[in-house]
Amino acid sequence: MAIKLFDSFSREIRELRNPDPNNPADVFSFYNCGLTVYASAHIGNFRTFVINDVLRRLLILEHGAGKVRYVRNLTDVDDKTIARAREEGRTLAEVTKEWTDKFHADCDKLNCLPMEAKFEPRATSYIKEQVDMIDVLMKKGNAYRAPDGSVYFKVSSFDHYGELSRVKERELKLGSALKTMAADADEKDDVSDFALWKAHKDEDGVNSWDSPWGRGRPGWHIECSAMSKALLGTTIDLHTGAVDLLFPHHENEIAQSECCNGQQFSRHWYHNEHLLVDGKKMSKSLGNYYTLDDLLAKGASPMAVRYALLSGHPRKQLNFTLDSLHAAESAIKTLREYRATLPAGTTGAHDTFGHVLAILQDDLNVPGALGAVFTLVNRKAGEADLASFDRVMFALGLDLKAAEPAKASAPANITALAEKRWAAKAAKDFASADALRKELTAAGWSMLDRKDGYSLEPLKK
RNA sequence: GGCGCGGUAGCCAAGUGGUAAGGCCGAGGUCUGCAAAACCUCUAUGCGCCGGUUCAAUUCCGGCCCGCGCCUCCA
Repeated sequence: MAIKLFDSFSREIRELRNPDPNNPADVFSFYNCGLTVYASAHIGNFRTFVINDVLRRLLILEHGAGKVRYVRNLTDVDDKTIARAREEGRTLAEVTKEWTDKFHADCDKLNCLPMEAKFEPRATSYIKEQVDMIDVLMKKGNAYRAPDGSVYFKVSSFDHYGELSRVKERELKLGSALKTMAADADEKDDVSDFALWKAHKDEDGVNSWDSPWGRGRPGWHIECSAMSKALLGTTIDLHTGAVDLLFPHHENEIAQSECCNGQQFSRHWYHNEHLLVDGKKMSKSLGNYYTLDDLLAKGASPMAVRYALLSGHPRKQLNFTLDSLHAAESAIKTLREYRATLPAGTTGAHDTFGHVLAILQDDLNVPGALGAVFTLVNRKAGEADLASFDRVMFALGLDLKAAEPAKASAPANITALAEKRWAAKAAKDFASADALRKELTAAGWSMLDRKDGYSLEPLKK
């Protein structure tokens, strides 16, 4: 069956295109706007990437890995990356490499399928392609060079501008309009026009490239248009990102690409909603700004973070709280223990969990799918089979093995106490055993008795 | 002001024109010397408010209130 997904352009749930299984060249092309690599990604970023990862996994299950081409870019040149490099007295490449590596490590921990290097393009590796596109836009009359050497896209030259975000129905709030006008109003013919190429400024330092319009660097939007075209072709099947990219980023991409190529840019658009923390958008001033490391430092497991990020419908704002991590941790534990009860080696003939995938395929209803999983889990193994369960866990990207809590090794003094208690218990000296348990508790350790031995775990706060 | 998303139990969160999935927490119980785990049971006459349509609305329509996001380089 086809995967259905809300389309931001038509504002209805539509089926995604099925690639032709008999034509090796026909792949499902999928572009996901990636991260600007100047600092650690935060969990709001990861909500988007985890959601896209689930979508990617569903497509792979449906069509096979070879039929899905997923591109996610890295923005490695912009005001923020350049500013960071200047502040730290390092090269742009050094800064962006550091944060790219960090991003990859975090994605790994969250069990996102790895990117193929060539499908994770960096803006600075595609300068030529961007210049070429701008060149076409200049020649077609969709762009103009401003006195300072910057090149702007002429919004009035594209009749369909604003159809994605309904920008024509919007009224700019005075404050926003003033802010824009203050920035580069002198250079632009119209406040709506946006930069394709930014003339070199002193702050840019060595981070500029030659172009027919003088030295400078690409504007933000053009990189996605150019890299999408280079790797996926002029018309792609799906373009995704979080809601904040809907306008102006994606609107501008459509304008550039369609004016340049004369073809539809993307058949389908999908935008997930934001993650909120404590009911508000994350911000450092509110103190509700979390990176993955922040949560791991609080004792969360990466899988719990992933689960928590998936616990709301992707098209609804999700309010993330530390409590939701605890809930996720417990839920994953239940899934892990349930999995252990399933007989190994089953064939999947029953496909007990098949309808869960169907729920996921219906507009990526992750919470609905999780509910359906637990409904079955509560019925116990029964007819359930491991292959079917694992397929759903794969789709959700929940690696239950990775979710095993790390066994902290107890220090020698704790081990000694535990040994004494185990001996006391064996001797049926329960008074001593209880006293020793209290000592262990006071020292922050919990002793878990089994028939044949015991284990020690640090007490959770 | 415009555009968009939403308001469902203590918290989180699906869903449906026919009488409310699921997770967490909590309570009771079974079982273990204790503790933990596991297992069983229970937890919204109610789905922001007010009208309307209907045999029937949380679900459709209208109005209102409230929260959040975006409004030109934020995932």
